[in-house]
Amino acid sequence: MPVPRYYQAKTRLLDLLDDLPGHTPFPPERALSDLLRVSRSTIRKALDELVLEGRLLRGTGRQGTTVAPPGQPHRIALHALTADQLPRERTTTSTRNDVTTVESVLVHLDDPIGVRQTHLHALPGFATRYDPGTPLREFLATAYRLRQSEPRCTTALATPRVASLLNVRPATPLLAVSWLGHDTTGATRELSRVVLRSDRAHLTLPQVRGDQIV
Amino acid sequence: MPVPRYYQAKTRLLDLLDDLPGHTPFPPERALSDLLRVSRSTIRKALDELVLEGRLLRGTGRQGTTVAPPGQPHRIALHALTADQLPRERTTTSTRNDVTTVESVLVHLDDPIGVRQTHLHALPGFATRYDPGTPLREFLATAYRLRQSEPRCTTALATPRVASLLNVRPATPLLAVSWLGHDTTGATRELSRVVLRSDRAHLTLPQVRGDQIV
DNA sequence: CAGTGGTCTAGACCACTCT
DNA sequence: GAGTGGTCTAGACCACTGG
Repeated sequence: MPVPRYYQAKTRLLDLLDDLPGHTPFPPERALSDLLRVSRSTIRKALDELVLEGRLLRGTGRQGTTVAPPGQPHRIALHALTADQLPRERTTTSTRNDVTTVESVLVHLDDPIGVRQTHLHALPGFATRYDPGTPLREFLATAYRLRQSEPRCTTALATPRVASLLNVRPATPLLAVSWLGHDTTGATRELSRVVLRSDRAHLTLPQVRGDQIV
Repeated sequence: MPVPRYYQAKTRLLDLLDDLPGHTPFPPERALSDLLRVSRSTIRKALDELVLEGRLLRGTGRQGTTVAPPGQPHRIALHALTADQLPRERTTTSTRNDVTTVESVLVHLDDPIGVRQTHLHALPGFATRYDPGTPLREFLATAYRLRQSEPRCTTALATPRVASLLNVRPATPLLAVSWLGHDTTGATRELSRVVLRSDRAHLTLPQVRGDQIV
């Protein structure tokens, strides 16, 4: 089997897709199965990839599958992300074993676009001193003198918890940015990670040559 | 069905996994299917996610599934990526309709870790003037005065072509960095994109406050 | 050759949503 | 209630790899 059937099916579905405007209802899986003469499982494997690529949206029940509108993803500056300068909601704080976790849902135009989870270790009085309405990064820098390490960027799969917060399916690939915070002695006090829905948010990066921004 | 069986299976497989050192052979799918009392399809869905998360490696034939060694991914500075200062091989150049495409495979320790594709439009004499052994970015800056726009970072799924170059399966999620190049009149002349295997390479990002690197 | 992962099928049941 | 996507099963065939 040189080229798998699900990939042939994906190619044919892409042809259908290209002619359709956003929000158009897409044929049900069972209809596509009959149309392309392959089993529903095979059709689903093709549809799965198209959904991951942001070409299709799947709803539950009678909502069915629809063509995703081409909408441009929101551009987020790295600095806004790490400095916690984005609108957010549902910020929750919990403490266990001397580790405090702060979790926020980042929003854009009322849509959840990302989740930030910050783990803090041995910061006396944090829970009482921190006002969840203010930027966390600034508070950590001024109140505890935390210095931020070089952020790192990679991909991650949505955990069930993150998936429910972002309205995506578990194991959806996300863009991940993480960094550490060190106190004045150099000890690590902060571990932060932001995951972003890459279909809704891209990261814009400062370009640097030597030690200058160009 | 509150929590799917494949996810329960995944959790149990993670328990098995955590005790095993790298390169250990993992039980075959059919054995796991018997062990956990679920069908092989369900086991495969769980294994698929573990492979995507970089915890397992799958080989063909008798090679079977093995535990992925924890090996730290290579850290790549954004500047090294955009300035084309990484080891690469198999650089190919092709021209069609006034658009020249330069494709390189980025390597680290003899492993392919990424692919860069640069599309150039209307740059007279490029094919004859460019030496594929030298950094492309520098050449474009000096020979054609191209200025680079802010790079953008997102995720992408491996196309069949990229998948074969990087030894991953099609539709594997990858880290993508793209940027444009403009000439002195402001016209767009360059469109570049690098995709990275995020299991082998992370991106380290300069942290900027205002216009200073901190 | 035996066993592995990769693909594919036909069928089933469920939770959900719209009418 | 009808139809949708989400999950799950049991079985099958294939290409590939190692002993």
